[in-house]
Amino acid sequence: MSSTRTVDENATLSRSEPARTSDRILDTAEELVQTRGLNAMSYADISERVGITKASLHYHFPSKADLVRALVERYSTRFFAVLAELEASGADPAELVRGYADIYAGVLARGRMCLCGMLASDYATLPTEAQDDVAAFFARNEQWLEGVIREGIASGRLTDTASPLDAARALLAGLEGAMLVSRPFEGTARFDAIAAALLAGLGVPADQSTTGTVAAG
Amino acid sequence: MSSTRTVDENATLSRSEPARTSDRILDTAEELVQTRGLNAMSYADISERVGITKASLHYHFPSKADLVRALVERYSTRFFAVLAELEASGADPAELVRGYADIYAGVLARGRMCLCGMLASDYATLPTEAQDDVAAFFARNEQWLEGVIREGIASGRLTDTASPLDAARALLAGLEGAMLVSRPFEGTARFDAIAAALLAGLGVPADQSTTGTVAAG
DNA sequence: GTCTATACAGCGATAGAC
DNA sequence: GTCTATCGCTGTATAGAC
Repeated sequence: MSSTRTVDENATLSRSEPARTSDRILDTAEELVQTRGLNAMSYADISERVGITKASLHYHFPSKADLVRALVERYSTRFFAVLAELEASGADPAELVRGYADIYAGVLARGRMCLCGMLASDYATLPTEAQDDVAAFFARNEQWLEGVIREGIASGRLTDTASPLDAARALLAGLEGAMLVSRPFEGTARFDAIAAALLAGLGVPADQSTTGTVAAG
Repeated sequence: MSSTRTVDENATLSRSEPARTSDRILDTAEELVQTRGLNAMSYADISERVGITKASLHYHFPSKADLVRALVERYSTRFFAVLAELEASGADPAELVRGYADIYAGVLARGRMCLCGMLASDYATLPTEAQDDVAAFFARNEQWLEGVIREGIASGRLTDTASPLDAARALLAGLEGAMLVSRPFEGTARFDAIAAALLAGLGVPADQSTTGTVAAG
């Protein structure tokens, strides 16, 4: 819809190169965390799927704390790269917030929860550095959304609101919560309805195309 | 504010009775799950805090699956008892949705996540029956909210919206998500701002009193 | 209903050969 | 960079005495 490139696993590698082992490990760990949670994922699970021994995993990521940190950093980097791309596409503010919501829809469509949303639920058990990274991920998302909403209001394309920052926070919370409460139910209908209701509150009309064209893992 | 009784642990017991062991186990397990997550909680953790051995815990709840089921059932029962009480207080629809949001605020003020929100993040690792109970918890919440919103619209006390059910779902998702993304940050300011923004969307003005008078665990 | 003792699988992690 | 082998610990769960 708005973004021209599909951002997915290994998006940073050129197509023909074989994926580096550390990337395949991260891909697998990421999927496991997004679907089952950090504390339900083990080195044995990753080992099985990647096809190397647990000992080899420890060569790439000595401790689980190292692995989680790498996971959040890569996810965060990719996520904001997608946002930058969205912004560079020249879409207007209404399209930007819709594109933003579509990123979440794409993640849920693959049966996953947002990585940082999932880690937020495990927050108390996270290594300190990962805690900071997760908090920073949310704060940065809010700032990005706040800017978009501010611009939308200024140009008369979004509904005026007392606090653009609070509107941004409500949208982020709404989308993360929508993923959380929708996964127990079949399909993405519940999420789509919630996203539409949240966007409608900002003055963004419903999207007529199919959702989830942009995937950010 | 709206509710007259504070609903908390052991609310079902008369004051002078000593808490039954199984209840103390559930209280402890509930706190651990709400703060750390199901897969970060062990029988050893509970044993330590309750002051009985792991073997004794297994007498009351033979398997962890039994314990989770009991946890969700008790939480659900209490939660809807509080909603019934709220409703019986004769508050108008705007006060009801504000009271609803205050329940969540009270949980967060104690440093906890909604039990079912937390379990939703661990959904894939839950025993089947607990999965169903968690899904039912959300569905029932949405239905309750939908009814309140419908009534509020009919009586002109809430902003009219195309789909009261979708508005209810967006509010539930927004509040669950607000708890999720607010816990990494100090205090309840973030949650309060989000809750206010969500309520404002329904036409419920900001609450001037302090939040979190009703606690539902 | 609680205890001691124990079984046994799984966990994250390390040593050292190749 | 990957392997085999193993360590020490923790996980859930059970047997049987009191």
